[in-house]
Amino acid sequence: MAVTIKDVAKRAGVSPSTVSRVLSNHPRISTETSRKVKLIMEEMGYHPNIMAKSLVSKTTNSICIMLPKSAEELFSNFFFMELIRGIVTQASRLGYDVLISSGSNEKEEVDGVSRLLNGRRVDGVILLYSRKDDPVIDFLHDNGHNFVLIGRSEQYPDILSVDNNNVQASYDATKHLISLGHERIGFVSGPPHLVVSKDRLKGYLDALHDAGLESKQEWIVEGEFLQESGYRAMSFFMNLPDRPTSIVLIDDVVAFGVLRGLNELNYKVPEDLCLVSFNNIPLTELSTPPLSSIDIGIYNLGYTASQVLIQSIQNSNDASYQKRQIIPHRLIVRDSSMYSVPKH
Amino acid sequence: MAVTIKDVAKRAGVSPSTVSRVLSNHPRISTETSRKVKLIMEEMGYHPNIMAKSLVSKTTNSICIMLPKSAEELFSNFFFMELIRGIVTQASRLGYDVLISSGSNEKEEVDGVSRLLNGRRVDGVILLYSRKDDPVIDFLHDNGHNFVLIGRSEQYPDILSVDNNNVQASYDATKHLISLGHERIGFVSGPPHLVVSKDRLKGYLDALHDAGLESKQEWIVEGEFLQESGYRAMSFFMNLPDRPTSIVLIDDVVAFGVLRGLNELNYKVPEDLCLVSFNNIPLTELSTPPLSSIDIGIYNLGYTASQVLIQSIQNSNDASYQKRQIIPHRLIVRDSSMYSVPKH
DNA sequence: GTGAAAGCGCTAACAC
DNA sequence: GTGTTAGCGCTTTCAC
Repeated sequence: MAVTIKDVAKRAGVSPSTVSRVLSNHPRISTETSRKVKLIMEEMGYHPNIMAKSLVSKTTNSICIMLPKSAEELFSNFFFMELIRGIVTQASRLGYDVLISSGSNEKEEVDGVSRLLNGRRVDGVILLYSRKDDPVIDFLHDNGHNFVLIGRSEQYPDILSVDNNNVQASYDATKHLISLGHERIGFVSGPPHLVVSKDRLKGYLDALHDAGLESKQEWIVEGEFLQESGYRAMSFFMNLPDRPTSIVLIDDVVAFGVLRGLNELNYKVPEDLCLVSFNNIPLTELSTPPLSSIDIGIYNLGYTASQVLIQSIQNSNDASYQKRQIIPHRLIVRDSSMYSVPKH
Repeated sequence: MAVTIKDVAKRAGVSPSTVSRVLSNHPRISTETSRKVKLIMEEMGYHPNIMAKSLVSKTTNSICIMLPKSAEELFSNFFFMELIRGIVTQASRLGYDVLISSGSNEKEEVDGVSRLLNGRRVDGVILLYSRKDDPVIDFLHDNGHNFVLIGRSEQYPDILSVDNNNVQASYDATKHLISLGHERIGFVSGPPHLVVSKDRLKGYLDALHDAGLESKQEWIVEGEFLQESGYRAMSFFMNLPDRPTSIVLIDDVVAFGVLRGLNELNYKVPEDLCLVSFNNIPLTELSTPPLSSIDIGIYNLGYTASQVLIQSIQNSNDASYQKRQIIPHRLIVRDSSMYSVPKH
């Protein structure tokens, strides 16, 4: 049997409540008692029972992350691990534990989150992605739970969220290619039900429009966050009679797929095709050629999400803070886009 | 206020204990009562309070993962994310939640694990790495906690662990190069305090020895699990008067660093240098040339660790199961090692 | 098959 | 500044 607050109290010759007060650094406790009690705790190897504390305080000091049903199909592992690192780091700094949950379909996700939240095991949830018509968001929103979305919800513009300005980021990427003289620019998007895909598509189109450039439907391809998508998009583009001279890609991994395909067909990057992608994972500098990419501050996204969620948990009443946090992005130009189109 | 077991009991006209029995599918409960109570639970939106249950049952149905202090410095993110995916998948299947913890130094790690375990918040721990003289292992071992190590402990050979046969895996990789006619084979190791580094070094040396080949001290380089280490090792090797014609590398990411360096110096892989590394991350097939690598079944390591830990939690008494599980490895040969040394 | 009662380890009024 | 008391929501003997 573990040593409890009562055991400590008895040994110290004080009441359990005094011990409890020492534990929580209650102001009205004598330095003397506090010192003595702390000593005895140390001596007896006392450890507060977190569950018991939670039960009475009605707060768990933990938050939960929902992993998407099939992480490997949606995003690169790198993305999620970075996010998690950011979340966990900031959470521990604020004294919160992080629980990881996942479900193999949307129903399981809702059930899991419901069990954890309604069962009072966690105080809030971080959603790592934003998709259209997400029943998990509906559930969280309708039941007044604390949660923050990494990304953007179209349905609930007013919920707590941490996001990049993806429209602007994609605009920047496209603008970069335009400034190099490119006039035929393609776009490889992600799954259409993800908000991030839509935002980046919009930025791309806006940039073309503002520059007075043509946007052809056939220059836009949808796919997954997978190499295969890039590979397929590449072979589609390269067979076009009027093929693009450069592409903006939703994700580095997709760009790697394009790179591989181009390599097999003996095309040269950037001479035959310029590439700019998103996420700036470490391997972008290692590929041949190194890949231009938009750094979206993944760690920072996670870190901030953690921060915002815990803040909202701690003052559920006032909502003085920013509902929507934007993490800055930054275009990192590397060899894959260092080629100006010759004037004609 | 959330609806409790009492509320349900009152509404159903039964006692709280009956409701509790329905919840845990007690055998001696009438089908009729059970049906009725379940209906009312549904109606009232009842959710069992996990904390309260834990408090009395003295079991939390959750396990904890310790993230190494600086994941980014030690291993690739990919490795950890795969591990976590495996762990979380199997844990949820068995009805366990997974908590992620981390510390910025060994003391914080011990404190964190101690708080969680002694505070009765988790039932067991998975350690994601094995280093020499790890105080976390000491703590876990000395206090009789449930834990499993992914890797191997030199100090405690008898603890629960899930590992590859790293000696054999490294032997296989080296043998592969030998069979291609290589006689000067280098080895780029990881941090020397990690057991995995030692095991793989041993396999490499054994293979050389069994083949009657020379092993030179200068052909062995230690580093981190970072590209930079590979880069540095490469420039060291290539400046040797009697330089190796092939290298075994502790990790794919390190191999990428070598690849970049060779590229910059206009060396060709595999003609000038053959490479075989470990982990077989998805990008190994995308690099130029694609990288030969040992697939160590990362997901499987995590999955099995989860399984073994939960098993040990559930029957703390009997120890009929295997103390040490070995996950099979598999050499994937790609272009980076497809070059036989010309006979002389 | 079901109920009454005690108690898991802790906190928080309310006393003094 | 400290003790007393009640109770958080649940399980689990022990009755009947």
